[in-house]
Amino acid sequence: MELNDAVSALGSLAQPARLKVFRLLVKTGVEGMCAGELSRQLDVPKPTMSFHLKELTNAGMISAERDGRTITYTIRKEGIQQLMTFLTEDCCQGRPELCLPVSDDEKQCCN
Amino acid sequence: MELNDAVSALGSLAQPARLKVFRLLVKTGVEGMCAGELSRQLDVPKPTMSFHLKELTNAGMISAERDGRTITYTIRKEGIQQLMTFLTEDCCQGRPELCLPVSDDEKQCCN
DNA sequence: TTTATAGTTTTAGAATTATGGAACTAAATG
DNA sequence: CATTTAGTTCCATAATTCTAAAACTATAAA
Repeated sequence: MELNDAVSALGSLAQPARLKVFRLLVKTGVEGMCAGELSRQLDVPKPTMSFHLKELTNAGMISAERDGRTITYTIRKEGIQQLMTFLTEDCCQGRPELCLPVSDDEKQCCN
Repeated sequence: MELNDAVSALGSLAQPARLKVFRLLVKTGVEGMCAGELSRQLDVPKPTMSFHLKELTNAGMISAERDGRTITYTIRKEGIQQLMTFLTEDCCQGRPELCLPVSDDEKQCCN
């Protein structure tokens, strides 16, 4: 990842409605949520939501899949991972996890 | 950390000059760097740099300390930590380090 | 106490981003 | 085929953010 990609990723998250979308999709995981449902749940008009979803998609933070006439959006895990790596690249000898509070028990991974 | 703080933190990083400042200050660690030096090294006019430094400071990503007539800026580690925690809150059972590539050897911490 | 240096604030214009109605496309249903 | 439903694109306006010259504040040095 290079600077401009990171700026675009950060910018895509730096807006209330979009950050809410992102966090909602983090929660729904692989299930994801369709555009209309996001629009309803976050009380954002459809064209506005569509605009925001496009921003997040272009920035590589979420991805879209059409099924019939609904389009389901899911979080794109590599997106946030790459961003976090970039932000902490030269911190803690390049191992940002050393900066974060880590509990040692039960290290099962959700990937 | 709540949504608006995160939006402000993300917004403060979502700009090329500011992201460069942030990364430069990550590298310089506790030493930090003064406003004029940042202005010179990144080739940004002083008033513009001052504006960007204020944004980053207000967002809690860096902090300022005056010594004589120079003001030295340093990274504020809690800022980026809190942001990363917020972004991955409900991912990986709230333990984002499980999503990141972790090497197990030598876990000395830089805090 | 003048002068130089480091940095900020003010300010006004430029550029970018956000909003949502209206019109559109695509798929499903009668 | 006509209609409904899901979603997007277009477009004009509004709002926010960025830029840097000019003027200002604070400290240090002559």
